[in-house]
Amino acid sequence: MLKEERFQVILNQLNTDQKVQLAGLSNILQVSEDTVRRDIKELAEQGLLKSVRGGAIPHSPGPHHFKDRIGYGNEKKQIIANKALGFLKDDQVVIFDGGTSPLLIAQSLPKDIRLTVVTNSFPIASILEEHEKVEVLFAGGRLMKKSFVTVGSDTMHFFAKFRADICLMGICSIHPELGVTGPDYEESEVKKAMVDVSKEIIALSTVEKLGTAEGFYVCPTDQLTTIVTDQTGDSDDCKVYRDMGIHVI
Amino acid sequence: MLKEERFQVILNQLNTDQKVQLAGLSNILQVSEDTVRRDIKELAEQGLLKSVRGGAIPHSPGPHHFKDRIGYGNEKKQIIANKALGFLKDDQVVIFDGGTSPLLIAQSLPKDIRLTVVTNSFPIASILEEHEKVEVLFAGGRLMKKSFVTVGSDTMHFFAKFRADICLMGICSIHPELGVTGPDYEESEVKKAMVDVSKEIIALSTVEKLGTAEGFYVCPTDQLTTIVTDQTGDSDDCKVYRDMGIHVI
DNA sequence: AAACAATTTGCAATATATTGCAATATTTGA
DNA sequence: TCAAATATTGCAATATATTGCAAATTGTTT
Repeated sequence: MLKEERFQVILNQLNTDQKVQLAGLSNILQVSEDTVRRDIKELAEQGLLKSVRGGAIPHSPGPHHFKDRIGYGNEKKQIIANKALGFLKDDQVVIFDGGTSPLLIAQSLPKDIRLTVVTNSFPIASILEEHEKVEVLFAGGRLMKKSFVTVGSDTMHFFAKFRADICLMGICSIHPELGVTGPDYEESEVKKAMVDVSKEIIALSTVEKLGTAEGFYVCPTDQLTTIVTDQTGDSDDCKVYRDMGIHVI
Repeated sequence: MLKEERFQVILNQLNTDQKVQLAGLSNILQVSEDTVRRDIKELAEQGLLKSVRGGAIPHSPGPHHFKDRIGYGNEKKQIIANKALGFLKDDQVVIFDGGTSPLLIAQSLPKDIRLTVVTNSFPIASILEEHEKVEVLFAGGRLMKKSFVTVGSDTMHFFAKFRADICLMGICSIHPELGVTGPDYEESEVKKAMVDVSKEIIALSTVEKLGTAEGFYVCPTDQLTTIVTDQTGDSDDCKVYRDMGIHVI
């Protein structure tokens, strides 16, 4: 019997019974429970069901297509994400900005980390579904359909209510004198609100973005605590930021 | 035997059995498994089937993606959704509750309708991505991972800022004297906030839920404007609501 | 805390895929 | 038609995937 046949059987039974159990499937399919478990795991990765202890249940309807949107071409950002992971500890309150870099961090987060995450990004909230111990506080506001983040005064007021340990800010341009800037007015305004309530601000940026500026101001560069780049961070480009007291890694 | 003949045989068997296996085809066609494998590979490149380890399966098999899954218990809710669609007109401000019924409505919405939607449901906001002319205002708050809606005082305050034309409320229990009730405290509290700011309240409910009650109070029954059911609505069960001045359809 | 059930991990046995190659069949072009 | 080029086929060696088992770990219940 083909693996894909088993998949069909599992999904069918799930549709009719609203649940499946390892023991039962093992009998029906005439394979070991281990194999059934692996099948379920694979189906869960495809978002076709939700794996639970002892079996599986139908996947809640929802925005699971966000997971597919993570491009695979971006090793640089994954490098950045891995470095940034080191800053996150249990019991912190962390603000996640929208954008690909914070998304990759969320994706790479250990499944059992205990955090309070405040964000305005649908994809990030969506990915954090599986992290049992992560409490997600989502900022309301007007939904930008292109980037799937909320913006507007409601969003900003929402952030104003918190005091976060860390703010993870996605790709912005960073310039020694011109400060941190972004390409979109509304989103830059929201970023302002984020940095205003965060003790530590970690900017995630590829080296190309260093020394550049865009149209909309977020905050002065020296408000940043750390800049995480995809390089080692000891190059000359970085020295100017280091001299400002910013950690560059 | 010509290669094209083999192709036909393979596709035929695939059509009847929903699967083919290398060993079996090798026997039938009297060629080596290698050849069958190469045939399948070629057919797969033409998109006529999906090659899998040990054989092949039809290209887009059984109930897979989401839209197909409006299947088992949801025909009733789809009926409700279709009826409710009639209430929505261009330029209205509409509150969408969480739950499957409002989700189905959102899914069935004409792509070019012009609405302002206020909601606390991720799946609904997500589905409305494709509707260019629908502005989505998303209520912030604490994210419930089970149902993917936000709850809490932030969520309630968010709704309090609006005056909606219509509130589409998902499955609740409705009882003539005990009022509208829900199974979850937090979500019921949010529903309260929704109904408080809506001119018209449309409850979406299967007839089984009529005359029943659950643990958490939402609002008095006579605050409802309309009850949309999966039946014709002229049965005796409905009379009591009609007498209260509620439209039952 | 003990007892039990489920999961994870590493491993070995087996099944299937891939690749390169040689033998045969088929097509092409003069 | 014939010879050369091309495609197809089967085979063998090697690589990869799948499966079931067992030990170690984690989660749940009593």
